[in-house]
Amino acid sequence: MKKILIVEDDINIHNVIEELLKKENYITYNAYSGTEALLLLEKEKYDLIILDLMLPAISGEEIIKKVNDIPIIVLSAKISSEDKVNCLLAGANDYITKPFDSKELLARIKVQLRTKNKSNTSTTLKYKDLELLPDNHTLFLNNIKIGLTKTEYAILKQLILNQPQVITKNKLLDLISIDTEDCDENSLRVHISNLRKKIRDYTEVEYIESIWGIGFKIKE
Amino acid sequence: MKKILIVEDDINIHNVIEELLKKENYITYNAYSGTEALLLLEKEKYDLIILDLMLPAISGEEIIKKVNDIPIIVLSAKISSEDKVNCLLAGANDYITKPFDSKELLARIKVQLRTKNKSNTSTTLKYKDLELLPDNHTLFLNNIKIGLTKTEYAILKQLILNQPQVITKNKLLDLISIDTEDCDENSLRVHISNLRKKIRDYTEVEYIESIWGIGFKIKE
DNA sequence: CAAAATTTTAATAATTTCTTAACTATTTTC
DNA sequence: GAAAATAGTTAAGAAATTATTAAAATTTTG
Repeated sequence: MKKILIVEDDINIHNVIEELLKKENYITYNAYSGTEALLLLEKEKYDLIILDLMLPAISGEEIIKKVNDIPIIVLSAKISSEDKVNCLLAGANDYITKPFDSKELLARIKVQLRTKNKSNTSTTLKYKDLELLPDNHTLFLNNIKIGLTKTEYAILKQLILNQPQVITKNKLLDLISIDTEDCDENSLRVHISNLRKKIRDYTEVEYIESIWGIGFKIKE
Repeated sequence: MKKILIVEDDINIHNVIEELLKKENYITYNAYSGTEALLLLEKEKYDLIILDLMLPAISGEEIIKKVNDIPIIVLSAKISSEDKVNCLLAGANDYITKPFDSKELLARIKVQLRTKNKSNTSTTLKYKDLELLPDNHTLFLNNIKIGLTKTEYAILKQLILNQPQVITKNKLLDLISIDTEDCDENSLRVHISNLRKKIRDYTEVEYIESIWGIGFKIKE
């Protein structure tokens, strides 16, 4: 049973999509604005997001930047190549223009659920001796349990997800902003310091590396 | 460096795609029929397939069914919803209709390569044994990792980008001024000296050549 | 609602990088 | 070949970035 979040302010289009998905036995969740979408994203884990771009308050583009681990299909009236390219490069997985064909939408949804199956967020994240459990915000280090706070968990998760790449501080702040509203660069440094200290209590190995002037990454 | 197999019988379209991909530093492989594609698929492992549907002998649809573990972008003149749905459900990851927009194709290629293996959204710069990774400001010299500072990275990047041309000191200062505000000629000399020393620690080869009275270039 | 846990703020310390400047080396010009 | 101009090296301290710490503010929990 796959959970799909529909983010669309036009109530008619929203209902059409919702019905379509329910017929296919997907579990649907409904957001009618960008802000509502962000709230729902905090609460639950979804397998896919169907996202309109022109939303009240927070735009779809901003949501794309904040989501990292859930496939996104943009469904927009904006038909320009520029809009498509921007969204796809920002992190969207597919872009469908309105008016859309129901069968094509369903097929493209299946593609996303099929290909993204392997790297699902509900499963535990692993890297070397680190094992991150999504449910209760705990980190296992060589089977030693380390309790993390919500923010610490969010940071470590993004670092592991993006491994071996470096994440810039701004990007990282973007990605964790779903969980933590007003965390700035200074605050981020404190969280990372605390995270390192917690890990340091159990091992000599340094897992988080600072890249001077850029951001952070998981040490190889 | 990603390997992309282009399967397209129309020689003009084929060439357009090939050029486009080569400009983006992808390694391209060319098949002009379905049977040729199958032969190439046996020989080598590709990161992505760009597939036309209407091919002589074996159709694109049949190829989709035979490929399992390589992402496929269908590029077809067939615009019907039915064709799209069939291909996507059969295993294709994306479907673009002709005539296509170059930038959109490139963006959708990046999406496929990104989801497959989360790395390499930005391209690495290469020259001879030098390999410059944009993300973490590191230089690889024969696979030996050399950490560069932001300014050193900026300088080397410009030198490699403009290779084999000579860059005047003023031009170089201009080009790196985004990253370094108040770097003058003297300071530049120091940076280049430090850069040379870092490289000298690992190899006898001199990579940066001074052109007396003018500026610098990468040695051929 | 009070205690506990978490997050942010802010001040200080530590580290890295950059520039300055003095000195040395090389090339060009006369 | 000497003087002048340009280039290279080095070290010190200035500037910028990152790390740590503790206390205040906020949120969560019982």
